[in-house]
This record gives sequence, C-alpha cells and structure tokens, in this order.
Amino acid sequence: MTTDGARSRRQIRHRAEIGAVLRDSSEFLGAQRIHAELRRRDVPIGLTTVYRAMQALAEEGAVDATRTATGEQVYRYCSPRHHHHLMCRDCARVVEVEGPAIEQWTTAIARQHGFAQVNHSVELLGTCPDCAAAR
Amino acid sequence: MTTDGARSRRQIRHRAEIGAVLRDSSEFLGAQRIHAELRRRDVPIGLTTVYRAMQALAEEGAVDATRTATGEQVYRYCSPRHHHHLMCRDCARVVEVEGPAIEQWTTAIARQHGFAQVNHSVELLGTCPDCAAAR
DNA sequence: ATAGATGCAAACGATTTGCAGTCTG
DNA sequence: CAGACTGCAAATCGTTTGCATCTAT
Repeated sequence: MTTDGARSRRQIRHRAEIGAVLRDSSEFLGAQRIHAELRRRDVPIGLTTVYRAMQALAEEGAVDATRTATGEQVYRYCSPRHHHHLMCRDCARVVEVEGPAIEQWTTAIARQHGFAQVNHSVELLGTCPDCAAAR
Repeated sequence: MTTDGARSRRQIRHRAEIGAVLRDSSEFLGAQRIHAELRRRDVPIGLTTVYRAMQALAEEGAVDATRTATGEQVYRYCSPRHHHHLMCRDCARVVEVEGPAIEQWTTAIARQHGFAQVNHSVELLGTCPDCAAAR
C-alpha cells in the first residue's frame, strides 16, 4: 500500500518525472515507452520501478489507464474533466467528447437496476471526415 | 487466411461447438475458458485451434471481442440485438441493458464531428443491490 | 498426392515477483 | 538501525508460432 504519506526524495522525483513525460504527451503511453523516454531524458530509473509507479498512480486515480488493442496497459495524465473518446479507425485521430446525455443515462440505468457506484467507459470508433474523403 | 469458403468437416464442427458455448453464456469468455468448456463437453480440440478459431471468427465479425481489465481477450456471441452490459464489480453478475438514449447520443456526436460509420461500446461497472447489502 | 487444418511444444512479449543491495528518516 | 525503495534476473501468464502430422479431396 502507498497509503502512508511517507515518500522518499527519490520516489517523489520519479513521480514528478513520470508526470512530466505524461504531460508532454497527448496520447496514452505504456510503461515501456515511459521508461524509454525517461532514459532518454537521463533519468536513472529501472523498468520495474516504472511499472510499480504506474500501478500506484493508477490506483490513486492520478492517471487514467486503459489497454490498447494488443493488450498493453497504457496511461495518460488524468484530465480534470470527465470525457470520452471518439477515435478514427483509419488514422487513429482522437477527439474528446463530453456527454451529459451519457452521464444521465448511466445514472438512470444504475438506479433502475439498483446498482450503486457505477462507473462507465464509452469508446466511439468511426471514420473521420478526412479519411472518409480519402476513400 | 480463411478467405476461401472451403472448410473441413472438423472445422465446421468446431465452429458450431464454439458457437454453442458462446450462446450458452451471457458473458464474455476467453479462449482458455472456451477451450475448457469444450473439453468438459467432450469435444476433442486443442487450445491452439480455439485461439485460431476465435481470431478468425472475430475477424469475420461473427463474434464481438474485447479485453478484460487484466488484458485477456474475451469474446461473446454477436447478439442480434444491440445492447450493453452492466456488471457488478463484486460478484460479476451481468445485466444486459438497452439504450436508445445512447444510440441517439452516439449518432449525434458522430454527425457533429463529421465521423461516419461510428461504432460504440459502453461498459458499466457498479455494485449490485445484493453485494451492496452484504457490506 | 496436395493443400489446408490441427496440436504439441517452444517462443514471445508484457508484466510481476523474489530477493539482495541501497537509501531515507 | 529499521523499514521503505530499487532494480536485476527469474518467473508468470495469455497468446502466438514452428513444425511434423493428420484429413479430406
């Protein structure tokens, strides 16, 4: 558990560096890529430590985690606003969309079935205007 | 490639059996579980073949594929009716829900961003009444 | 005989864990 | 000094692939 606030200087530094890497990227990054990037930035850190840090950060809710189609775990800096993604299946362009309608629907369905603390994940996949035109 | 329609008796049998297993389950199943279930039903088939069959079926769009939180690939019979799942995070109970609201929202978002042929997947995760009471 | 299908075992790649050495308070 | 942190190497685990064999045509 990382419940206790006692964190070493080194760990704090690591977290800050990881945060910087994530913030510098608009896309989701896997532990391996984060590690490679840190190494490129001359941050001495082991791959294992990156994995462990990412687990902790995800558990704390400091980063968002998902999986790619190939099954690797990827993370992104936790954006303050709750939103969903509309991705182009051809060029992988991502548009962030917000959905008050979805949020309400989710709540309604949850109540309807007596479920509590319901989270939802929505992924939209389509063909963007550019790629559609390029057909 | 499974592009040619030439399929052996055995392969046809395998597909039928896999289809039966999927149809008998309302939830997503991984290749390993499908294999175990087939074995339990005395269907002689190797794990490798199940993996290969699932890949082919998914590619053809005969089954829906996703990944669990732990990264395993899971499949479900492509249901004729489009619906979503509300799963209990404690007991894993699954409730199928339909959502005209979602379907409309999806279409609206797609049009709004000029995206075409938009698919959507929605997963709801919460605590069911029973598990909430057992707290 | 020939092309595809099958399955065992080995290979893989991402992630996790055992454990000994290091750092921090 | 005691406990937390680190990282190497080895272990896992789901999945894929090499290859020899079997099947149906």
